[in-house]
Amino acid sequence: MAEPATPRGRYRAQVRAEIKECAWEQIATAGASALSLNAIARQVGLSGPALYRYFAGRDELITELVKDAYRSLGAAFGAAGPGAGVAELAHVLRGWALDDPQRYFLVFGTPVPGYHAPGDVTTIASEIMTTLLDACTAPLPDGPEPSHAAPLPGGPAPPHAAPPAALRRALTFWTRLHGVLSLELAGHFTGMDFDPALLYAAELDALTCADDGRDEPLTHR
Amino acid sequence: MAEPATPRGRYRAQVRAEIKECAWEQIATAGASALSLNAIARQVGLSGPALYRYFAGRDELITELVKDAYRSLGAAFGAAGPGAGVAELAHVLRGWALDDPQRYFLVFGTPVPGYHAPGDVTTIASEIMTTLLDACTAPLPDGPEPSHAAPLPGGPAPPHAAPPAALRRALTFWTRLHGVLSLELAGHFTGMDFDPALLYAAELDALTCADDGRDEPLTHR
DNA sequence: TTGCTTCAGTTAGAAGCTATAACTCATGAA
DNA sequence: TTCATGAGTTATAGCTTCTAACTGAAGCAA
Repeated sequence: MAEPATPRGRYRAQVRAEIKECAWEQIATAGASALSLNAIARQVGLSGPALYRYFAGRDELITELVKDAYRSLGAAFGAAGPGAGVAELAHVLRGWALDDPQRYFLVFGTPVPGYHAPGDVTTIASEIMTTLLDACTAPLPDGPEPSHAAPLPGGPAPPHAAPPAALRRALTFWTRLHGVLSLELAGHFTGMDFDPALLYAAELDALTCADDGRDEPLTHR
Repeated sequence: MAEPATPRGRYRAQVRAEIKECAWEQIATAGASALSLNAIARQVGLSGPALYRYFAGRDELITELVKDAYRSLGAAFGAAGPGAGVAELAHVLRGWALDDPQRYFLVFGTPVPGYHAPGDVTTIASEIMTTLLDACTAPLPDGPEPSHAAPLPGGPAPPHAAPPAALRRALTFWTRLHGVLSLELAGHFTGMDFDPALLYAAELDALTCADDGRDEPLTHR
């Protein structure tokens, strides 16, 4: 990042982008754990250790991909408009996840035990959280404020400056939709014949309507 | 499995168990993706290719570990008693997950794209689903049946012979608790100071009470 | 234009991994 | 006692990440 505008800088940036492109292809087909620097180098036309001119190693490449994935999700959220509601965000999230399941898992899936995300990615992640919090801070279109706006007793002051009620809403938004999405993308619903999209929509309804929505039959929508 | 009662059979079974023991240690510390057959062999006192006398390869070993993990969860559910309610099961699930997060991820985490679970594990998995369905079929202790008992329109007949309402309940039980658990275990809540256990308990409340429970402040319980 | 520095890319190689092949030798059964 | 089975070995192929040392070209300055 921050390549200078010199010819060499432009070249570097382009090759870096090309490498990441190939990496994404590999991840989409075989998952992040099967990502091979040698295979990427072969495909780009470089020979092995040349990749280390562009990335310090496999970890740095993956970190860069994680950051790109976060940025991609942030951009998708941003494209929904600054005043997007939770329903829009939920729709965007599902589309983003289904568009490249392995990218979703790269961000929200099983973490590598030793790996600690650098400050960069937590920054980007908190930006996404901010978008979500904004949507959750906006009052619901219908009726009075739902009662799940109670503050979180876990700490004296939440890290984000959002109302505790919005944080609570954002949290359940995140966990419930991730619960459906991750199990769906992992294939845990195959065999049980129902449409995960309906379950997702039902959970979204439960999130947005004052009454839970769990009582609604899945035939809705 | 199905080792004969001969001396050699007993020895084989014991070495197999010892290998799996070491594998679990490795997984607990470094995750399943970092599992190394050579390292296991070294630790067991065998030298490299000797492991292939006991497991056809890395994949078969991991498959066996996945089956063991499923069996472990099934046993934990079973130990809660045949008439255990969803609250008990939720408590057992959380304890099982926190006891060995990597084991949880091995079962419910990011799948290997090429890998397809053999019939064995789906059988064991459906047994667990049956336990959960039993708990969800039992009527709620308080008040009338919640309205989320509506059937799933996704298919003509559900694969399990359970009432569609119970299946619906079991599904949201699974997705909501997995949503909290997986994000917690993956460390996505670190930094935001609140107690994931409270969020888990709140989601469980929402699952068991007729009113959603989302309106309850997290200070409960 | 000449010269020099920087850097992209190369080959060679170390250390690790999964997995196979071929061999030795002890165990267990006839 | 004979003999087949099989547990464990070393050697090896082929893959991986990553380091070291070298080559040669691109870009900059005098």
